[in-house]
Amino acid sequence: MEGYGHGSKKGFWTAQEDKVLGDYVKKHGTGKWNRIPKVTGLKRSGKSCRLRWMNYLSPKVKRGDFSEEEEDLIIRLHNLLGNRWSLIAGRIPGRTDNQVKNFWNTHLSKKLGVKKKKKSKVGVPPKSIPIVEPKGTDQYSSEFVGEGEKLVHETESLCGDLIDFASIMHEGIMNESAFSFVNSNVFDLCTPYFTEEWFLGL
DNA sequence: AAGCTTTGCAACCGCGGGTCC
DNA sequence: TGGACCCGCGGTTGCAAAGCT
Repeated sequence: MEGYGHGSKKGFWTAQEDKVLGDYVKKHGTGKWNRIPKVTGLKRSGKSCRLRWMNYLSPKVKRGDFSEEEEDLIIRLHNLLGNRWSLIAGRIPGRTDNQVKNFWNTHLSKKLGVKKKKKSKVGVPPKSIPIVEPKGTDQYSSEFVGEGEKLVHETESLCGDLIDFASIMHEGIMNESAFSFVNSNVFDLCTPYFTEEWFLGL
């Protein structure tokens, strides 16, 4: 199995090491992390280099405290997905799975009184998922039939700020536009009906 | 002021899955 | 087809800083 290897330095990264890694990625891009120690002479495993870049050095990474909106989103997503930090982080721009995991373990789990449990994968699945089928062939039709029709119309009538809900239901997958909900109540309403498969785009 | 405890977070570890040869 | 390599995930650890006595 892959490990950090013998002879690799461990512990906190120095500014010099960060610079070497940053220069390498600027020049060669990401990927092939195991080549980095060989090419640059860094006394770090490829795995450690990857982690350092992904969680800290990448310009995409947002530093600083989590906003209330981010916190709220994490709680909802965790309720739905469980400890699938990378999936949760993927829905929060600029945040890494490690950041989300740490934030949950140090702040939210205490705040919500959640006890740690082993191998939590998915939150409580919905008891039944309504069948929602588009009425016509138009991709962005807002007409639906089946058990889910009521849900769609109730949701639409209740929330004037629902964006692109029809296309989500039509495609049957959770995509970026699903988080265009301005009013978080919409998310509350919809969450029980989004399955794991939807999130994974299956 | 000093020592102890708690907290927060960066980094490590073990594992599984995907790809390539 | 299976072994080596690479990547990414989730759980855990270790350490510095902050808080408390």
